[in-house]
Amino acid sequence: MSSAPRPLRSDAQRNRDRLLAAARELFAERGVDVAMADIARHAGVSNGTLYNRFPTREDLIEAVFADRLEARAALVAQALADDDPWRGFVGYLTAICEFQATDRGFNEVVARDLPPSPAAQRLQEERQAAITQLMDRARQAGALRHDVTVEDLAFVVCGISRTVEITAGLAPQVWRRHLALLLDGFRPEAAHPLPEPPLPPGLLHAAAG
Amino acid sequence: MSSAPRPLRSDAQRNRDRLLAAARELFAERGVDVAMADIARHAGVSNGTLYNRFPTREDLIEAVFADRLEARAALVAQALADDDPWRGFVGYLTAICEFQATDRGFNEVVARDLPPSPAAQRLQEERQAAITQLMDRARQAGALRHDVTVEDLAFVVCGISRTVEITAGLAPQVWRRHLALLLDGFRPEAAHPLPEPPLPPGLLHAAAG
DNA sequence: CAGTAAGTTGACGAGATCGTCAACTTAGGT
DNA sequence: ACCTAAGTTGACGATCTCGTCAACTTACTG
Repeated sequence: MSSAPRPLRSDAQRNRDRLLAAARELFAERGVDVAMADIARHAGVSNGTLYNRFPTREDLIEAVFADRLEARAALVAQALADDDPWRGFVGYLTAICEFQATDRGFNEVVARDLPPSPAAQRLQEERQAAITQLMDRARQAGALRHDVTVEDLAFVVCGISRTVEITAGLAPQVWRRHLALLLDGFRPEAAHPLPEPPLPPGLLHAAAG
Repeated sequence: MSSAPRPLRSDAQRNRDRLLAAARELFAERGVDVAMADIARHAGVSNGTLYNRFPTREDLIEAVFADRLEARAALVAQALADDDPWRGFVGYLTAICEFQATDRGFNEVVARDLPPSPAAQRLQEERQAAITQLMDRARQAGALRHDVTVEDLAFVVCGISRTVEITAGLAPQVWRRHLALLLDGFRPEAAHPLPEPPLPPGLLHAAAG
């Protein structure tokens, strides 16, 4: 049933690694729209080899950010390990935003919110479940307002995304202020009725927490 | 001192109007990166005429959105006319966000935050002064937390900008929920110390409220 | 009604980026 | 040692968009 993924020849593997490293670097620095030729050149490899390993730009993007997306799962676990529910919640969101703030490509990827690969799909759902748990815990501790859902975390990701984009070169840390303001809006003391229902589950993908 | 702006020939004026109308429409629909040729075609005019009237894309963008930017000034006045300071404040921000939500091009323009034209510069400063007044009033009424500044409104514009961008096709009204959450963070009941100083004045242009 | 400056046209060249391909090279097994 | 399939190369054609220009047309003035 499963395809037999015969291992790459040693030089091919080396080139693949170089391409990934080059892409990671250029994506982080200049965003995911850099010219493919630049990536190949930066990897010390020809144009054709790049297309040979990664037929489309999306293949390359997916390969580059796979580990980053996995890392997010680890972050939730770490947040759940925190004694203080609110601190855990805030810590998780801060960590995610730090990813966005330090990697332009990653910021663009979560902002674009493309449908996830079937592989990432499951990981995604697991993470969402864990986040729900994280939020429930904070809610029960009286630290989180009752009318927000996991889907509302997309607003955090979206909002910080743009702020980082604009202020990255001028005031690289102000996004923390934006985040703090937004988080104060998640507290029960501030809760006023919300005008719209939350986003239906599954409408957003990468951006959803 | 002032250059003598001799009036355009009648047909030239007509073509100019058509170009502006076409650009307004296509910008709103597809964003400010539409092909110049598309705009010309949509206006029923040749490529050369377009470049004749508007040598650069920026010239065209500026001409198209000049009135929109003026309209924002009117909005502040309207907000100040409201008896309830908080309602006025919220109404103003909501109105601005509605601009962004209904016009993709406008949303992109405020998000790009290019340095304003010298003409818009003064208008900008006047508006900022009026907004400061609007915020002071709300603060004195005990409706707005004390540690936020005009510059913090950029977070509203930025945040909603991205949310609108992503959700426009799926849930065109959810940005109101995002805005409501963010605004609850502006209330004094929720106020917790902010981690970063506000943006220095003048760093951001269009996005700053 | 005619002359002229203002305006319009659409084809064109420059420049960028993409993805492909036929020829060439090399790793790794026998 | 040698053969073959896997891998690499870099030039190339296709596509797209921009901004220009020389030739043509037209509105307005006297």
